[in-house]
Amino acid sequence: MARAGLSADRLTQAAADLADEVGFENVTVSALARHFGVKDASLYSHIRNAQDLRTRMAVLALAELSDRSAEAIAGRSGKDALVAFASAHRGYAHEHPGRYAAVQLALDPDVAADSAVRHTELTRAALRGYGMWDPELTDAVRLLHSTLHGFVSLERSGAFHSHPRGVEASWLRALDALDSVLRAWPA
Amino acid sequence: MARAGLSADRLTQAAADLADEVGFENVTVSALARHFGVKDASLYSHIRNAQDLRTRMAVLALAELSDRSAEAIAGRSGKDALVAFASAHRGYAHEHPGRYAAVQLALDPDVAADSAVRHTELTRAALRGYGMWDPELTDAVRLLHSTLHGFVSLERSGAFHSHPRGVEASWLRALDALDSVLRAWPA
DNA sequence: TAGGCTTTCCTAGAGGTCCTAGGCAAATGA
DNA sequence: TCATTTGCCTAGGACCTCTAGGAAAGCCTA
Repeated sequence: MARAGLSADRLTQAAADLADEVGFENVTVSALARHFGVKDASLYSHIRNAQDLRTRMAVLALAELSDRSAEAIAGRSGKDALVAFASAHRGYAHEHPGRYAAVQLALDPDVAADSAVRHTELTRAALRGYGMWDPELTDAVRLLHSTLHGFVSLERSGAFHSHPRGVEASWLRALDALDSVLRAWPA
Repeated sequence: MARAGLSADRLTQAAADLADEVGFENVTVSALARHFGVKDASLYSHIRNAQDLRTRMAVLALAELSDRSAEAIAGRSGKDALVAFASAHRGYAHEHPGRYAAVQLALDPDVAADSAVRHTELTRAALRGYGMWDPELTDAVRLLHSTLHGFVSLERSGAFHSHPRGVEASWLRALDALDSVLRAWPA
């Protein structure tokens, strides 16, 4: 019997692709095994259990998201950086809904800590042009994360579809609002 | 054999309580049946399937959340109303984490539409004091929802725990920011 | 190149969840 | 009182998770 050449990384990658296709909650060890033409028990040599697989997907997604963010804010500052950073997030969530869901649902503090720290650092970098320092900067980072995450996740859950007002216009308006509030941020 | 006196409403209520205790994702038809000392097949006379149960939980939670919001903004306007509305949301999410998770994850557009409309109307009412009209009001409602939902869900997922800055301070700062941005909202 | 070692994938199986079909008994009401 | 409706049952299939133990593939060394 020829080997399938599995590894934790290949499994994680395939699981993430599967999540983007069929939704994060439909990614099962069985489905992943089927995708590789292998029995589900075989996967347990590479991953500890289903939760481990989900955590690996979250770490992968957070790393990809950070890569995108870093590229987006490179050479930009102020509102340019803010808009680029926010758009990178929203774009990633739209292109990779399953991966984005993984980040939210499956972050195991111990394992995901490093990835999360990098992401936070990038967010602080994105706001550098506004000239803030701790603790105000932390407040601003939290507000930015909240607004971004909230908007994207509500948009994806269909909460904005009930109203005819275009989502894009609301998005731009939200970015304007964030920019003005950050510029006027009391020190 | 004595009957357990089940009904869709009792099941939904119990499922919601269970969700607050053990987490939304751990609420299963089997677990709910065990709670009533009944076989799981028996529940299918009252609910269509597991997804139906989750949707009912979401509708229940959204109704409760709307009740709280309505009470919070009654007799208030401007920043008072904003803070009361936001605090009602955050308080509900903290007291009822399982119910709050249900609202986000399990909203079936057809079934939940009525509850969602009421919730949106209340949000518009909360912002009445800022003197906005459509389409700007819709943008503002979406921004408020995004920020609230994002903050609360990131807070609950532990995303803010990595930093020593108190979450409460960041929350108050976020509300200040929202208020100032709403007061200056371009018409 | 033959033997041993490690890794990879297998079969077998236990236990859990979801859900359907069909049956009997309790509650309801004519 | 008896027929009808309703509520809960047993039985069972399909799928998922995960463990234990076995066999073969690939690698290493003598």
